[in-house]
Amino acid sequence: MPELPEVETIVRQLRPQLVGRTITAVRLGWSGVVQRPSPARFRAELAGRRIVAARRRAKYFVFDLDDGRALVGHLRMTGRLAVEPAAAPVAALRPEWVRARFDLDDGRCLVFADVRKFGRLALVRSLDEVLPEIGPEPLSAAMDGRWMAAALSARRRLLKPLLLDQSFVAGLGNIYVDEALHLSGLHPLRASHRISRARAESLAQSIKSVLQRAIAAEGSSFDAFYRTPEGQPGRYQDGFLVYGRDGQPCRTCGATIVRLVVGQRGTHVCPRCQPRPRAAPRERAARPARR
DNA sequence: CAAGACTCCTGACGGC
DNA sequence: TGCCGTCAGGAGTCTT
Repeated sequence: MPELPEVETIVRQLRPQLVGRTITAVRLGWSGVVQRPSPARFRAELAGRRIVAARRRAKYFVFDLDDGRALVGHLRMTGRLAVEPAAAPVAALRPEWVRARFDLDDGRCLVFADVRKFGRLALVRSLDEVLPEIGPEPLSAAMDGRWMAAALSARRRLLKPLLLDQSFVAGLGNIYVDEALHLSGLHPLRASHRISRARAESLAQSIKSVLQRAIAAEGSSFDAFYRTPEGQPGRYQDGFLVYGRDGQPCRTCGATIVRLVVGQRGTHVCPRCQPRPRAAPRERAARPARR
């Protein structure tokens, strides 16, 4: 669920509420949520720490602490974060889904809830301890058309799975990849190394555009899971061009949006705006001239 | 190196 | 009504 725009929204909303606050106690609803160190050390060593900054890297949220360490976490599919007054819990955060609760020195608490238990929290000295290899931030100046053209041709991968690969570019998930591909008129099954420089540049721009718009709309919500820390749904789902719109007319050309599966992920494309590649590149190479 | 299968969980939904 | 199979925004691991 939460991709870059959702995590960015969450961090932005939490920042003013968390920075400067001291964690007075940690309560774990499910100790499996702690990735490292041990749950006991996690609880003990976070108590008394002051939060000095709140930021995002890829889809991770990072709360920097006054001892140089950081509380890091990933929401995966259904994780949620909210700061709530001790007396008035956020309605949607059902108590049985609360995996960790951080009491703050102002009487409120930071709550981490997660239905499916995929989300994780960690207390680390360096992000390297828990973050795998992660590619450039798509909204950075470094990720421009030139970078994209070079990076795509350096790999031989199907386009969509490559964009979902966090070691390639940071923060993209299933929704925004589908949206960005449509904006650039690229089919998800295209081979990365066969994409023209012009299309690659367009793709870089589409990714930035989609993410910026989604952040401006505070993310996307289409079920009960993603809500901002303030409890509000995002609004970007109203602007989806293809995601979840199979069977409906393309907003660009009117053709019917179709759903297919690419890399085990539901994938949405406009068959007219995003023409399918002629054949799998490897098939062609293996069997030259047919017929 | 690339790609697919499988796994971690729980809840919602459709079909019978 | 109720049971069961299927599927879901992520991502790591293992196999082919």
